[in-house]
Amino acid sequence: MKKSTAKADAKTSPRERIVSTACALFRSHGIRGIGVDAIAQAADTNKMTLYRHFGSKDDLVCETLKVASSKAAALWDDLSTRFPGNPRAQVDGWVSARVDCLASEPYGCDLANAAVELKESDHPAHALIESFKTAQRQRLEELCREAGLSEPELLADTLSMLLEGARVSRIATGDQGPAARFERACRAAISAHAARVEEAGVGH
Amino acid sequence: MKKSTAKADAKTSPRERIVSTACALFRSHGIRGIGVDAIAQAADTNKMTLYRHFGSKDDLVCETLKVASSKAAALWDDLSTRFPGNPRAQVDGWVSARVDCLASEPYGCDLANAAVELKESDHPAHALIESFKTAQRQRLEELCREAGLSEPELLADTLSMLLEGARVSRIATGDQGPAARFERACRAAISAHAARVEEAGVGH
DNA sequence: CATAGGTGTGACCGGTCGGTAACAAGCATC
DNA sequence: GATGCTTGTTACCGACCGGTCACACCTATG
Repeated sequence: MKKSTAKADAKTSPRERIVSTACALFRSHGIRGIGVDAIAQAADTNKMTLYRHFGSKDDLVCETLKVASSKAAALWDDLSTRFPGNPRAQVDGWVSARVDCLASEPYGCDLANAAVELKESDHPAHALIESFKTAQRQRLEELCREAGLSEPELLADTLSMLLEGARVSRIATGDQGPAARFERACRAAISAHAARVEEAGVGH
Repeated sequence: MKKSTAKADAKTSPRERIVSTACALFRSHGIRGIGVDAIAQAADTNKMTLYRHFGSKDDLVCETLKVASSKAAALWDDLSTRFPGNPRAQVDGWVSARVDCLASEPYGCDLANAAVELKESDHPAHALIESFKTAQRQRLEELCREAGLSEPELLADTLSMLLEGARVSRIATGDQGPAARFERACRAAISAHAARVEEAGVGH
């Protein structure tokens, strides 16, 4: 009678429900802004079950960040299957994919938001966040290098900063702020690094 | 005897002490991570005095954000006095100033951090943050235009995103992450917009 | 000396937080 | 039917939160 908030009906385990619910609530209320009891109730279960699966709230936070990380990994797989053996197309596809994310996800990056929100420097989430962000940047740099773009480290860092900046700009000033020109800024940066290759006689 | 934590001795008023202490503690612990009582004690006063000057914690938050805004305004004044009538030098000076800020302030932008942390969309701080960020971007765009750089809106947004991205990257991955190449990325973007002007036969 | 305004003190309020204990209920397997 | 595992329920704990109260204090001005 009081059971389903359209979540418990499915055969999803309590654990899965807790994680996905926590993801959503951390996003909308902030990690510090929502309590474990509210998460458990929203996931159609209770606090005791939550604590049987996750030793602490911090553990649950880390789990949700791992989920967010794995979703980002799926994006890379999608790129390499859609443009196999064409790294330059993958770079362009990365921009397009990020534009789409930006439009559909106004809340910024879960990992970056957690980094801002969790000030305790020894929080286990920080290690997760750092390794994730570093890996993303590394992968982007390799892609730029494979695509024959000049100064792949600089270009990867530029694109990384543009993306990160676009996401926090969306939070602060909405989609009519600097984020509105994210795509143009990325394309311009990429073409600049492509042009320099041609000038050096390497490319095309 | 127990009075000074090296703060109350000076003739600064309790109000000033509260604001400056709150700025520091919000930065190090997060707005949600520090209580009004702890702020009052760290400012060598008490909670009652705090509430006599600020009606609520939210009011105090807004006040600290206004202080942060005014510090940013001082940076613009400094630029225009150091390079009067030379907008292009001011653009370059903006980059240098931001590089310095980035190196000395590892905690990111107070305003942006507050925007991430405060999820209640009706929080009075959000209006402050939006108007501040919009004004910063606007001023940068005007400067780029005066400097004769092409597509000043795109360049201003690019620089804004690079700055914002560099600041959150510093939080997530330290000063060896993408933020390490913030200056090079900015200079490259600026010179690209300068080059296009020359190509069009306008400049120099 | 009297007054008044800003300040300090400590207790208090209701609420929420993360986390735990004890016990009942469901459910599959043997 | 008995076993054991996962779940649900309720109450509880100590701590902290934002915010208020009543009252004492200090100091400057009249």
